Amino acid sequence: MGKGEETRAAVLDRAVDVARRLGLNGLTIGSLAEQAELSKSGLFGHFRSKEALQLQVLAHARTGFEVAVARPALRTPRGEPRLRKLFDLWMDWDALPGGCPFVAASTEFDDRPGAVRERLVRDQRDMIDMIATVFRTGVAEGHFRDDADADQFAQDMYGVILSRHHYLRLLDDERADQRARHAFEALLHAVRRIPSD
Amino acid sequence: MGKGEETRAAVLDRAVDVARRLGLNGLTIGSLAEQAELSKSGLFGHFRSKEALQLQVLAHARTGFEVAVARPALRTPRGEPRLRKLFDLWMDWDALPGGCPFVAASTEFDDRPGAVRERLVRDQRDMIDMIATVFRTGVAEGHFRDDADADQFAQDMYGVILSRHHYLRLLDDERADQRARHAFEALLHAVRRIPSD
DNA sequence: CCAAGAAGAGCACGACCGTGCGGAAAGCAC
DNA sequence: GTGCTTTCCGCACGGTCGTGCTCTTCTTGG
Repeated sequence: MGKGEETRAAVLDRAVDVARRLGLNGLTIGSLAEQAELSKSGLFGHFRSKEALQLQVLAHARTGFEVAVARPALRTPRGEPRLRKLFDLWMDWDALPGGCPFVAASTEFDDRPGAVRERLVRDQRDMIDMIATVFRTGVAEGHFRDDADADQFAQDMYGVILSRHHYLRLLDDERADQRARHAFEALLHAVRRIPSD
Repeated sequence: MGKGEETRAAVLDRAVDVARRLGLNGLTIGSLAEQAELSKSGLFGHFRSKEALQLQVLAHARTGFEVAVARPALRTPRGEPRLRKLFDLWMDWDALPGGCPFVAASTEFDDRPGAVRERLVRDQRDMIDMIATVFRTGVAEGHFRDDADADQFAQDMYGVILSRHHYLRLLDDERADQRARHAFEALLHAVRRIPSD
């Protein structure tokens, strides 16, 4: 890895941190340069426009998600264990300082057409589709009822994550975690093969 | 109502629209003045700072929520009917162009301390507490199990609203509504007095 | 209808934004 | 170690931001 790639990666690390807290618009070139201890133009040279920077921040964040959430989950046994692991890791990922950067970016760009929005839609769709896919393998394993709707489950589970995100970050409610886990258990209970208890 | 109040209200109407789409930061004085057909300084005179403008936008949006959601819901018979009405109206409110302005503002300000954030926390807490309160009257009416946790229900229901918000606005998924209603029915089913079926 | 006061326009300010250029300094291949 | 290439800085630009001043125009109470 040449010098260029090295500093670019370091800058992107900082940039994702900022994007978590302030979003992709709050991410300004001047302040980012300051944090990275580079001159504004020095930093700018690595990305040829602000939009390109935002796109690379998204790509970098996506890689982080894959490393911290997706891949470890997929290394867990198929079915319910994998789904649980996915949920747990996702919660951890969203509990990093600033929260999930995709959540912040989503509300920022849901009404701003352009390349950033398109990229964001793709990433979010992939992330959410992953829930549905993992759920379907759970059906195939016989853990979940085979008349259960995987897309319904994905939307429900993402709702649990999102409300916990808001409760935790805006309302500072320390019981948010516990309630989110309770809600997830209820979702699982509703789709289990042989509902007991 | 004097002339001042009149134009200020008109400006705030436009401002809430903008805040729905672009958030409270995307809301810029110059562009707002343009839309309101006022000079920048003419508009600025009504609010003595940008922060004051943002606070008044929040207050205006809250009034809108009360008129469109809270009050009509409270005019509906207590218990499950009222809770259903609350959910339906909330969904309509969030389906207005740009979506619920509080959702946009929440992710923007969850990491920006200050008066705006504090006001936002108060408003959001009130809105969500309303769910719990309506739910509790449903328990008192005998519609819901009296061992059901109202705060848990509130967080769950808000999650349904939030995930629908994302699916609808970012992902353009037209089945989001249907799934949200299905999820709400499932929530109701789980807390009903005598679980049947 | 007239005067006091409010509402709004015009203009300017310092700060920061994203962006570009030219030169210095560092990294790197041979 | 020399020479080319990449990396980075200094500086400047046009534009927009929030804010404040002064001055004109309108509204409104008596």
